[in-house]
Amino acid sequence: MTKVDRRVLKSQEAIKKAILELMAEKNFDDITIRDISDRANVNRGTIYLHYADKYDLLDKIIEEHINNLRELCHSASEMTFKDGNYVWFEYFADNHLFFSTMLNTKSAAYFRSRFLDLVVQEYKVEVDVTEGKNQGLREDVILQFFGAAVVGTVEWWFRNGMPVPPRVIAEQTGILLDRNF
Amino acid sequence: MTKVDRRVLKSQEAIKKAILELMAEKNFDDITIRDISDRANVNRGTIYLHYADKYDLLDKIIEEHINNLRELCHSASEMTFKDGNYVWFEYFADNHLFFSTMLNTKSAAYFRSRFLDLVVQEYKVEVDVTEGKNQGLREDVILQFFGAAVVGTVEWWFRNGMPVPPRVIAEQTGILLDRNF
DNA sequence: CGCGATGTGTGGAATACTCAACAAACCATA
DNA sequence: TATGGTTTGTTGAGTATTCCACACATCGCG
Repeated sequence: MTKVDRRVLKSQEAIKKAILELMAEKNFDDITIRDISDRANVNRGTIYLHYADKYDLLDKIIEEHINNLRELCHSASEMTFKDGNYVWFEYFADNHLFFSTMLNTKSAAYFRSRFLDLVVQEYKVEVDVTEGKNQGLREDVILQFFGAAVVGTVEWWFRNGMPVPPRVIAEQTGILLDRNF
Repeated sequence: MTKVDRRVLKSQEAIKKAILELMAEKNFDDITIRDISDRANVNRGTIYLHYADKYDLLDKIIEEHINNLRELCHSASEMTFKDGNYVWFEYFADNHLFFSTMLNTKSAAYFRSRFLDLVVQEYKVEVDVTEGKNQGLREDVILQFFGAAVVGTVEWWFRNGMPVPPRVIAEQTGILLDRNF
């Protein structure tokens, strides 16, 4: 983890913020590189210094958030669902520009599936079908079921402008998960 | 007016914003160059590329705003006081970070006097003591009187968090000035 | 007094960014 | 089909910024 030059951090931050803002305003296909560089107040060439094209740019942004979420998951692995969820929803709220545009724009199905994959993957260690309340059920069914539930809830939360504070929604989804795992 | 490199604009903007924010938080004497560079997210050395020290930095900021105000004055020279004031108060509102910290912090007496000088100077062409309602009065008295009135009103406006929209305060001070010049 | 800790101003080498220009691809319209 | 306008991705030279290091000043404290 070698130190990254402050200039690249600032440039990349500006560029990422710019494309997310633009995606909230118009269709991804209609966004040009110049749009992004103008919004980010950066030379057009600077974007190509860091990203191959706008698709690569979006990919990298998604990748970064998925990784951060996974990281949060693991650092909170010994928490209850309630507290673990809280960490996630706080992250959602901190990065609401990303998540709300990603989950509102219909062209972002790719992120939705990446997100679902992550949830399923991280829940896998939690579910036990050999004993307890889920004995006899299929693991993959349970995972898809509650994975979709969580992702859908997050979607709803952003589509409606985060009508409930993170603390509350984390608690309630935590209760529902604890009850079933 | 040759094109200025986008990088210097961004750096200077960040630096100026940083020092004003810090002045709103603590005493000017307690602000270090590192404080400013941290807040502005620029290297400490970058500040020295543009300014000799923090005093020079503040001077340059003041100078810039005084010049902008003077410019606004002249481009609006044929307006009534009401409309001319509106242009000013809009500029105040756009740059409220600067003006409110400059007029609130007690250490900024220097700006206040620069500001007053500007007002007096710009009003000089408006006042006429050879005829009309001000016949027989001393020009310098009138100028100081209404100069102080305007500056004081602006101070009050910022000290109270701009309780009135620019349009309104511009109108009312405009009426008071029109009545007396 | 001595002495860390902190702030200041300057220097040089590395490098990220800017700017302007270019050819190629694309796309709408005549 | 031709054509003008726009976007794209790349290049090269110039420059602003970064980063690190240094010497020096200041200051509170034992």
